Amino acid sequence: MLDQVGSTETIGEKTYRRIRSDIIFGRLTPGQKLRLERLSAQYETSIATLRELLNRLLVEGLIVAEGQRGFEVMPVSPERWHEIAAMRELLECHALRQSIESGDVEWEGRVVAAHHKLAAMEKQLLSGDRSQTETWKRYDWEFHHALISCCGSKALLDAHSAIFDKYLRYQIIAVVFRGEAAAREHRELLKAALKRDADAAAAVLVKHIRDCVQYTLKSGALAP
Amino acid sequence: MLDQVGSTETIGEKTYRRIRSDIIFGRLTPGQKLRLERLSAQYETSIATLRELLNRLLVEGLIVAEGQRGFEVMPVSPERWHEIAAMRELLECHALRQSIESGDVEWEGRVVAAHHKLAAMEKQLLSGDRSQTETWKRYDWEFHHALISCCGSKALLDAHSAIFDKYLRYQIIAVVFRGEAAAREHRELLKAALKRDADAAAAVLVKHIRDCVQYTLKSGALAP
DNA sequence: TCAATAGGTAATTTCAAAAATATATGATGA
DNA sequence: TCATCATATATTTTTGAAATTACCTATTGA
Repeated sequence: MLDQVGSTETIGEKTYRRIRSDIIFGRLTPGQKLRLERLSAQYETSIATLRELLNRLLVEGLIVAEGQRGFEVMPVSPERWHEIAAMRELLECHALRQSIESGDVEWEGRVVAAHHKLAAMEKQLLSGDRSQTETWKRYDWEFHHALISCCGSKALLDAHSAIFDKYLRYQIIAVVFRGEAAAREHRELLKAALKRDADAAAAVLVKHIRDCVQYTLKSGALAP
Repeated sequence: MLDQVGSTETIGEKTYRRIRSDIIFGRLTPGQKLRLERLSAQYETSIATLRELLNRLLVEGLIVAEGQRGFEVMPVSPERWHEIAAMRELLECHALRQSIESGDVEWEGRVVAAHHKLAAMEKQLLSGDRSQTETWKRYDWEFHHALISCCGSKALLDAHSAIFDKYLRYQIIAVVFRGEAAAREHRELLKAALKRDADAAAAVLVKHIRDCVQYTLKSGALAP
């Protein structure tokens, strides 16, 4: 009766999600060489299957391939960080405006629910518990995604998801937790969205992103 | 001494470009099932190599994979066409404004040169010669790309290239040639860019894209 | 007549090994 | 000493075939 999501999933699919997550959460580090034999042993798959998913990550911009010299994890740099942040700003602000304009009560419910979960996690983080980074980041994504979910364009949502994950990788690498400031901005975002004040919401979002970039650059985690 | 671009290119790379081009130019039609054995014979490569490049096209959104039931060319629909056009509008307008602001004389030279080539091709098309569609479309891309080339963000340029090719596929499928109207808009775009009038340029670009969408939808080529 | 199931066929997915390419090592000559 | 070339090793790329999964057909039972 129920769809057993894992049952029909191929091992290529599973390994893809694993390696993708390992890159985003820094377990595979920027610039790291990805030797096929080593990956094959580590993830317990054949080289051909690995190459399939490596080609997917290549197009996503999470790894690079230099000629016939194999793959490596996409390096990080302050320039790239600025570009990714600017791209998120462009896509998310636009989607946010559209979504605020056409969101219904159902949408409001999703936004409120997502913020509730995120706020609870942020409270826990502020009390010193840093153990659940992945869950926290998932809630962060779910809130931002809920906000733009009524933008009306699947293409836009997909592009946003892709850039959000790259943005997330930089946050993880820099071990960013802006504490109360970020939590406040999330509250302001919620308030502006429910008031259907698109200009205010967009302004908060821009500040949210730019302050995060400044914060991480000051921390020096991206320095060579 | 010279880089022989084709010499070190793998057959996977070559086949990737071939199949990608076949999709964009409609030689592989929307919704068409891509049977591996058939492709293997047609493009003279092994199935494993094919699957690598098919996975790349998957992430690019040019093909779809449904469970363990193989690949097919991404179907087309009026909804998707609107989304792709809106995405191009968002990315290209933004990049255009940035580029007009920071472009130097070198940039102006590239823009003028690209327009010259495009205009020559458009003249040829207006005289009835429709034989060189691929070259025409390449010149069209080169002009639009030249305009935004000083936007300062490689990430933005990459995203634009990706969406432009998807946009192009719809144009090809609908056999669009708006003739003098499109040529005029290109001239206006050139003029506004050289005058550094970003607002005017963006306005022309928006009209350029929206008129093209309306034109193709009226033609009925995307109807089911 | 129809639904359900079993069996066979066709397709995709995965693997292990061969072929091609790149990198490292050492020998040669100026 | 240094650059150059040849050889050997390591790594990637490509292949053909085995394993798995989906699809089609026909048979059974109600």
